[in-house]
Amino acid sequence: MAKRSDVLQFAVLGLLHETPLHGYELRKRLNATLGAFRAFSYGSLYPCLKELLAGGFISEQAELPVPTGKRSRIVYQLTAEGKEHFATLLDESGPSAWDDEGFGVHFAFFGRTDAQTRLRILEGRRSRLEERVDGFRAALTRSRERVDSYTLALHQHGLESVEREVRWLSELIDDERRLRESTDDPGNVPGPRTVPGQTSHTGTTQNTEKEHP
Amino acid sequence: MAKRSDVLQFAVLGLLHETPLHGYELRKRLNATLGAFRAFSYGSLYPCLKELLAGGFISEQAELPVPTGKRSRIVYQLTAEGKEHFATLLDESGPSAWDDEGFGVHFAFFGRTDAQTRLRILEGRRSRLEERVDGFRAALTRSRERVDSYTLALHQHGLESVEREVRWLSELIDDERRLRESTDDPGNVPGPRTVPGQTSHTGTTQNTEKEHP
DNA sequence: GTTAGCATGTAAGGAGTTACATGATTTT
DNA sequence: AAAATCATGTAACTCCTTACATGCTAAC
Repeated sequence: MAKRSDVLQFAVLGLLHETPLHGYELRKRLNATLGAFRAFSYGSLYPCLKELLAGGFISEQAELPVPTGKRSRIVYQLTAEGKEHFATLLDESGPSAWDDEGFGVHFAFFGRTDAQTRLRILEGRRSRLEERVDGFRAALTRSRERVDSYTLALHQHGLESVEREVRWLSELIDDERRLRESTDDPGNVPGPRTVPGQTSHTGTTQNTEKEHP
Repeated sequence: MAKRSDVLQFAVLGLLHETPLHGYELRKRLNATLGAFRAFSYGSLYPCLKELLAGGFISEQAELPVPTGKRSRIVYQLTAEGKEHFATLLDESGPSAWDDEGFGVHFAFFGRTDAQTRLRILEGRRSRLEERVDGFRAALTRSRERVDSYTLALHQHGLESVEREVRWLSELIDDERRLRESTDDPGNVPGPRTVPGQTSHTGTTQNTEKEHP
């Protein structure tokens, strides 16, 4: 019943779904997969693993044939309940999957997400961003002439950024719809060859990190 | 010596530099000016005001001619030390002005920032983002074929987003240089008519808010 | 008459980072 | 021999949000 983040828990379950991993490697993949919009440190990862362990979603297992010397690593893997829980999280298409963080993680695991859920998430995300666009536009017209040109530039920049993201989502949505029409079975995980949409995204992170700077 | 945020303190000082304001109005302007990349609640604003007060950077003054009924408001204004401190903060062009948050606030007050500092901040920000681009590209070529198409799309999207921002900054930098060449005096606050650059920006916030939802 | 906005605050707590502690091993 | 990387953790601390407490006015 612990609360720790959701995003982190979700991501960890998702990565462990592919293959068992130990903490250190997990963190690297975490920041590689979600790196674009989120970074985590050990200070949050290890406690999170403990909670997932306590919740029975993952199990630990000391790696016996220690590779070559090195500190003995603890490998984590999903339990049956863990898989179930992850599947449940994948099916979520509500507001939690539409906000900045939630959308990122959900999208990262779209490869394992049901086609209908994908569409719902993409549409939810888009309408959320459209609200944002409206807000921006209103603020822009309201402030006209009242703010200096730099502030104006910043606002315009922000507006265009969100507009781009809306366009990107629209392309993705179109792709999904086309995919649905051309497929007979009402689709689980078709694994499309190409996802053509290529435009702007949020990208607010502090990446490019060394291990211990 | 209190630490509270920097970003918030900076923004508050900047807004009070224009005109004295009370907390409620301050918060609205805060989220209008910086709204694109940051939002604050009263829970952080009021304590921040207290600290600035304790630090001697602002002074409070009960608004005597209470408008029409309503609760009596407390209007804050900059002290001499406050103005000095703000000027010092404006001159900062180090790493703290290059990261996502720092850059946002600094840019928002570019209208009052010295031309050379503006240039340094823009260039610092750009090179920081260029590092990010390199990291993204490296990660993309490394992972090729190893990740599914959705993850790939997400990463490409992120990469392009940062690339756009780099282009935007380059335009702004060119504008600043042109401005510097065409101006005789080695410039304080020329207040340019138009800042043409218009491309993508970060924009990671949860805006479009009602007061008490 | 009740919802929304104006107005100021506080307490509790969630989410995560930094810095530390520890130690082996590989690379420079 | 120093520095980086592998590897696991904890404690303290920062920063901010949510929810609460309070009460008034304007609009619907």
